[in-house]
Amino acid sequence: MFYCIISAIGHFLNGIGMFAKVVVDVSNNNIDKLFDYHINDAHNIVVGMRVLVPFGGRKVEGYVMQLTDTCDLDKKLVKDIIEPTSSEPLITDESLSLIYFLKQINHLRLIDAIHLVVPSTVRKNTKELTDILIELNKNSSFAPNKNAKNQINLIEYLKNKDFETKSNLCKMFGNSTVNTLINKNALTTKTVKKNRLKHSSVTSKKENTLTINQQKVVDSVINEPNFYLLHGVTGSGKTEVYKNIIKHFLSINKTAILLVPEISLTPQMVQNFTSWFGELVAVLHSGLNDGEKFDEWQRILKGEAKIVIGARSAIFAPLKNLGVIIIDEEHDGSYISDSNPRYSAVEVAKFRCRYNKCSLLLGSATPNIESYYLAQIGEYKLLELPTRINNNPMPSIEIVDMAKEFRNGNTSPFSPLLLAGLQTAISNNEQSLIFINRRGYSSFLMCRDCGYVPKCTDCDVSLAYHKEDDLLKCHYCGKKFKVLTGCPECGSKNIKLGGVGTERVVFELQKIFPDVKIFRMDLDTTSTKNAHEKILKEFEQTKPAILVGTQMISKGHDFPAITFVGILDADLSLYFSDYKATEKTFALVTQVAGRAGRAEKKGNVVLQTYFPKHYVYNFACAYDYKNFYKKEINLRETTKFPPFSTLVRILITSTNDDIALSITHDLFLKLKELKMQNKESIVFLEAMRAPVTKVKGKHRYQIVMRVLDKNLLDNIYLNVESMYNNNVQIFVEINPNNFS
DNA sequence: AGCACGCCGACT
DNA sequence: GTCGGCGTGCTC
Repeated sequence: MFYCIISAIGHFLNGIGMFAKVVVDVSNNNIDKLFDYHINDAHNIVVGMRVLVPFGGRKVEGYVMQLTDTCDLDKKLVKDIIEPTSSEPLITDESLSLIYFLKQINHLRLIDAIHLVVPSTVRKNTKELTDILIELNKNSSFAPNKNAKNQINLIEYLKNKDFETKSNLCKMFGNSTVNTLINKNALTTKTVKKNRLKHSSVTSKKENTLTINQQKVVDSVINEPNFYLLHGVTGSGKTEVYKNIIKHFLSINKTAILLVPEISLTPQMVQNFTSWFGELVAVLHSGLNDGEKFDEWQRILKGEAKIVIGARSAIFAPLKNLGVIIIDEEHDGSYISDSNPRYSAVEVAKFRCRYNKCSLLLGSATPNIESYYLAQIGEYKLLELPTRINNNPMPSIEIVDMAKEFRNGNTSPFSPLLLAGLQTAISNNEQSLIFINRRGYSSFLMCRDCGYVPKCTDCDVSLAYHKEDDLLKCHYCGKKFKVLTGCPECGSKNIKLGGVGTERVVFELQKIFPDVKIFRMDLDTTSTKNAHEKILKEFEQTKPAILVGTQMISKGHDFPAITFVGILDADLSLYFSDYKATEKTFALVTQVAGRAGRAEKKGNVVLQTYFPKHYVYNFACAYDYKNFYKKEINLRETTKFPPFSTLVRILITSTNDDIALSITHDLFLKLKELKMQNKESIVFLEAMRAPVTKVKGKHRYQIVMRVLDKNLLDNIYLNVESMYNNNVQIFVEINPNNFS
C-alpha cells in the first residue's frame, strides 16, 4: 500500500522520435506549455537535454521533455531545433516525474519546476570556473569620502587580508562599493582559476555505542522502507541515530540526504559528519558561490559524494540509489519555500522516497501538529526517544508573570528571578544564554498591566496592528477594529506596541553586570562572513559569559558550559494571527530550554511571559508534548483548521492597485460561486488586503479559504488561472507558514 | 518575457 | 509623408 501511490502523472519516453516537446526557458504564464520542434538527425537529442530553439523571432534555450514520432501541429509550422546546448541530459527520469509532480502539487510553471531540479550553476553550463581576486592598488592615492563607510571598511579589511575574492567582497560590502572602488582604480583585479572546496578526510570515527532506544530507531528505519516520524527530546542523541542509519545505507552501497534548517548548518554540525564520512559528504547551502555549488553538484552526479547535507533546496540533490532521506527539526518553517517557486521540502522528500522505494525519517523534539497527526492515523510510523543521553535531567523551567512584575513597578525587561539565575551562573563561573524572540516586533498591541491582547471576534486569532491606517485587522477574515484606548479586561490605559531588541538587552545587562563579558548574536552581528563562528568561538572560551541572541542561538549549537537560560517575552509568537502560533511557541520554548545543562550539570531556565496561564506553558514546562498535542488537535478539529482542512491563501499582486483590487474582487466572486456549489466543503472564504500591503511597489491582496475536500483544489486553481493577466501576479499557497 | 505588428499623433 | 509612442497578441 505504501508504494501504490507512485505518481499518476508519469512521464513519457515514447521512444526515439522526429519531434521534441520543449519547455522554453522563459518564466511566464502565457508560455507555460510544451512547444513542438523538429529534430535534425545530426543532433543526438535525448529527453532532458538543454537545447537552443527559434522562438517568436528570437532564439531561446529550453528543455526537451518528450520525444514523439508525430505532432498535432501543421508540420509546416514546426521549426527545427538549432542545436543542443548540453552534451548530456540535465534532467533524469526521476527529476522529470518530480517536475510534473511539483507543477501539479504546488501549481508551478514547468520552467520554474525545472529551475528547482536543475540549479542555475548546472544550467549555465559553466565550463571554466574562475574567481576574480581583488587587491588594494598600492599606487593609488584614492582616499574615500568620510561618509563612505562601506568603502572605508572595505579598504581596512583588505589591509589586513591582502586579497579577497570579488564575490565575497560584494557580499560583505555591497556590489556598488566594490565596483566604485575598482572604477576609481583604488583596487586591482585579477582572474584566477577557482579554488576548489577542501574536503576533509576522515579524522576520527568515535564509535559511540548506541543506547537500546537509539538502536531500536536505527533498526526500524533500516529494516523497512517507510515514512517515519522520530519524536526525540532535545539531547536524546538524534544525530548519532542519523549517523548510524546513514552508515548502514552506505554499507549497502546506497546514498543519503540529510536536511537541516539553514541556521543549523554550522561548520561544527557539518564537521560532526565529515569526521565520520569524510569526502563522501557534499554540503549544499546558500553560502556557496556558483563555482562551489557546481563542484558539489558534480561530485554528487559522478557518485563521489554519497551523502548530501544541506538546507531546503538540497532535497533536489541528484543522488542515485537513494537509501534514506532524513529531515531534522522537521517542524521548522524553513522547509517550506514561501516565495517564487513555492514548495515544501517534506513533500518533495516524500515523492523521492516513494519513487526510490526508500525510507523517510522526520526527526523533531516538537513535531508539527500535522505530522504527529499523520503518525497517529498511521501515515507515518512513530518512533520515540523519550529520554536524554545518560539520563541527564531536562532543565527545570520557571515561569515569571511579567504583567505582575510590571504592576509591581518593575519596568525593566528582566525579572528578579532571571537576574538571580544569571548571578548564580556568574558566581559559579558558568555561561548563560538570553533568548529574545524578535519576530513580529511591534506588530501587535498588548495591555502592559494584564497581558490582554485584542483578538478577532469571529476567528479567535490575535489581531495585527496596521500602521498605515492605524487599525487592528484580522489576517484571517480581514475584519477591522479600532485601536484600543483602554483595556477591556482591566481598564488600564497602558496599552503599547510590544518588543525589546537584542541591542537594548545587552546594554541593560551590561549595566547590571559590568564585569561580565556579554556577546550578542543576531542578524545584525552575523551579516559578515564567519562572524557567526567568531562570536561562538570567543564565547566558548570565555567564562563567565552571557550570550544574547535571537532564533539563531536556539539551534545546532552545543554549549556544554551553559547552565542558565533566560527567555524574554516568550509569547511574542502567540500574538501572531496564525493558527500555528501556539505550536511554534511550544517548539521555541522546548528548543531554547534544551540549550541548558547538556553536560553533567543540570540546567535552569527562567521564562518570562505575559500569559503565565496559557496552556502552552504548562505543557512546555512539563516537556509534555503529547498532552499539548491532544489539546491542540482538538482545537484544530473543532475550528476546522489543518489537518482537518486545507488552508488556501491566494496572493494577488500588481503595481497597479486598482487592477489588483478588481482582479481580487472578480476572483473572489468566482470562488464564492464555487462555495455556493460546495457548501459543505468550503468552510471559510474571505478576501482582503494582505497584511503587508505593498512590497517593492506592488500592491498586495489576498483571498483566504479553508476547504475540507482536497479535490476542490484543482477547481480553485482553474479559477485562478482564468484570471491570469500580464498586469497581475497570482500565487497560491497551501497551509502557508505565515501571512505577510 | 520579448518581439512584431499596428494604429494614432507630431514633426523634419 | 514618416518617425515613434505603446497597446495587443503570439511564440512550435
